[in-house]
Parts: sequence; structure tokens; C-alpha cells
Amino acid sequence: MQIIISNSSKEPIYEQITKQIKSSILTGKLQEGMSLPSIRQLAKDLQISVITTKRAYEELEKAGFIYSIVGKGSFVAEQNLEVIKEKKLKVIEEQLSAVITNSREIGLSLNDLQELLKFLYEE
Amino acid sequence: MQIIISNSSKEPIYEQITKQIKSSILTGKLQEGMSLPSIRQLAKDLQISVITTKRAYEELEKAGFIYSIVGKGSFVAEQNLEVIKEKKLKVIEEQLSAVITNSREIGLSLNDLQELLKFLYEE
DNA sequence: TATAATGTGTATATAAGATATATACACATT
DNA sequence: AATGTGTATATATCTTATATACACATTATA
Repeated sequence: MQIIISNSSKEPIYEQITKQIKSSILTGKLQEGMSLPSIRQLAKDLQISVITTKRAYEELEKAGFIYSIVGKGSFVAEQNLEVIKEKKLKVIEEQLSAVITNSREIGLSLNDLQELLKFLYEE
Repeated sequence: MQIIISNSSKEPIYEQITKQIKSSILTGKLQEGMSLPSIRQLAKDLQISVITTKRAYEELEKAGFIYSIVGKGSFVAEQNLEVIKEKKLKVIEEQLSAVITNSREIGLSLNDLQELLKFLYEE
């Protein structure tokens, strides 16, 4: 599993990691029960502190995506897809609202937006 | 001019202010040459520090949206609309890419997205 | 079978950077 | 002179990331 972080990103490192693991789980690249790289292994791979990768895993645990067992490792938890979809849909709506706000600022019509969306979706 | 900040937002206060002023300028609510509230007045209105409102105005100045004169105040600068549109379009594309990534995670089709976009646009 | 080594996650203390504040300074207008 | 304006400095708090040590579990070796 490939995780890429950017030190120049405005986003905290632990959030970049969280986001990418979440995405892998949601798109099925990581299935329920699969083990995640250990916090040390991932820290080594990314050349960051284990506390940073632990922070990322903690966020994922809080959100119910994974669970960890001392001495054993971290694993993908059973996903409640309905709840996840619901939450994601809310995020998407928020993101689209921001897009619309920005579009109105530069006089971009709904049509323009839809074409842009179609173009980007098919890339 | 109405600015609303949220202390519970993840976004720094100065960024919330910057964003809202930017939006007012871009949507024409604030025209070139118009004066902005003084950093003290705005600080008072929002019950925050003048250094925070100054931070917001600084960002706007750096980005070319406004200019400030010691002893006089801050004003909306002449906007280079072409450049602004270009930059905004990039932001919109990034935002739409994030939307698409999130949509794919929950199996939302382009059609679903288009409909949701249309619905939100017409609210 | 017992123990050491090596894997795993967890906890604590600390450092650096970001954000916000209080206060004082300097310029302009009234 | 008073009161408006923006600017600068020092400080506090919070967030983020790190180094190091601790505890549990598994594996390898004697």
C-alpha cells in the first residue's frame, strides 16, 4: 500500500495519511480484516515519527475505520457503509457548495460547471 | 459589510475573514476604491485582536485585493479580473477533483453528481 | 520449556511552528 | 490635542511533530 505525503502541503502530515488510508478502505483496496503497516514500518517508509503515524491511526480508529491491538497490529475494521456513505455525501455537498460559491464569484454558470465536472470526471 | 467568524471552525480566524472579504470583492459587493472597515473597527465588531484583522488584511494585500495607507485606512484595489478568474478556476478545478475522488469512494456516478450540483446551484 | 530478541502498540516530555493577543509606536485627520 | 488610521514587538496558547521509554505479543534460540 502506497502512501505519499508532502511536507510542503498545508495539510498536517497525519491528516494526509489518514485521508489516503480512508480512501483505500472506501475504494476497496483495503478490505475488512486486512492488516495495515505497523506504525513503525509506515514511519520508516515515510521518514517521519511513529507518533505521527500513530496519530493518523488514532484518527482512523476514532472514526471506526480500523482497530488496533497491542502487540499485534492495526487492522481494517468492518465498515458501516451506509453511515460512511451518508457522511461522505455530506462532505461532497459541502465541497460542491464551496465550488458554487467560487463559481459565482467569477461568473461561471451551472452549465460551465457541469461541463468542467464532466471533463474532469472523464480524465 | 457583514463578516461572520466561527471560533469552532478548523480554519484560522484570519483566513475566514480573508475569504469573506475576497468574496465580497469578487462578487462586486465591494467595489474598487471603497474603504474597508478599519482593523480596529473590524476587530471590535468581531471581538478579536487588531493583529488578527491586520493579518487578514495583510493576506489580502499580498494577494493584491486591497491596499493600506498608514493613517488613512484600507481600500479595495483595482482588480485584475483575468488573473483572478484564472486563479479561481484553478481552485474550482481542485475542488471538483476532490469531489470526484470522494464520489468514487462511495460509488457516486457522474450523473448523480451532475444532479446534485444542479440541485445545490438552484437552492 | 524458558528466555532473549524482535515484533507490536502506547505514554510522556519536549521542540518548533502557527495563531491570536496585549501593548506601544508612528502617521494622518479632525 | 484628541482621535482616527496602520504598524511593530513581545508573549501566550494551541497544534503538530519528534525522541525516547514502557508494556504487550510473537518468534527464535538455547
